[in-house]
Amino acid sequence: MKIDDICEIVCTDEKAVAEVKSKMLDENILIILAENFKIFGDPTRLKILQALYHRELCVCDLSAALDANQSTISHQLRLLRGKNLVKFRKQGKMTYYSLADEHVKKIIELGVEHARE
Amino acid sequence: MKIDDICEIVCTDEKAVAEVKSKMLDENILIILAENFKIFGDPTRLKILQALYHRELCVCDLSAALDANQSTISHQLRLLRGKNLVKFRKQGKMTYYSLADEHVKKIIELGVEHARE
DNA sequence: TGTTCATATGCACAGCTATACATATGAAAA
DNA sequence: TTTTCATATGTATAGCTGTGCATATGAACA
Repeated sequence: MKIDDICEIVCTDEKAVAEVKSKMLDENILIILAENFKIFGDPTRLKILQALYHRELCVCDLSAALDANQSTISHQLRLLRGKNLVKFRKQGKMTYYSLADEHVKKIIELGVEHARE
Repeated sequence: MKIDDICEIVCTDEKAVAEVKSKMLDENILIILAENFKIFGDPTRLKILQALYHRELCVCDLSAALDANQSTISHQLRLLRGKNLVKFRKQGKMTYYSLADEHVKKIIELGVEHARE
């Protein structure tokens, strides 16, 4: 049963469509990819990452540096942790956060470079 | 008047905070940066970009290749156009879209590479 | 001019997200 | 043990976003 027979658009270059379809990445990979990009798509998270780019910081220092609510920072740090973009170590009552790896640094650098155009 | 005197957290390493603050990117740049990343943070837009990665396509071909509503595709293409991630040429009734430049390709490649880890 | 058809867009809405308040947790110090 | 304090998290909510329907636009053609 061809859905196309009922209500589909007819201008389609079927060869082109088939070719592109065969080359497209798997749906699941694209969803993961989108989720990753989405994490960078928020100013607060970006500020956190950018602050940690320079040095390790505890939550309250981040809160002060970004002039943001402690709860807000904590919530966003949880998301960043969930995506393995930051790592942390506990020392007494404090928790010190830092960037997970060089990969994260590179993405920030690339983005900044692009935004400056 | 120091807001800090009223309700602020006291654990702050003032030197660290000042140092980071001085190195932080401008607020406006960070917002633009976040907006750019956000565009890549949606599966449909990513699919469109990924499809165009391989070849120029008209709207209805994109619609067929992604198995998505024509309206949805058009709406997302508008956003992509707004961020100069795609370019287009009109030919009769059709509109052919393609990736704006090599930069877009590179970001997709980098993202895919990272998602595959 | 009128019709057809590809694309664009106004609008409504469901689902999501970032934020902040209140509170819990858990470590250190009293 | 009790208090203090940094951090985490449950919850509520305002604002945003992606989608699809209905319709507008505008080009080709009859």
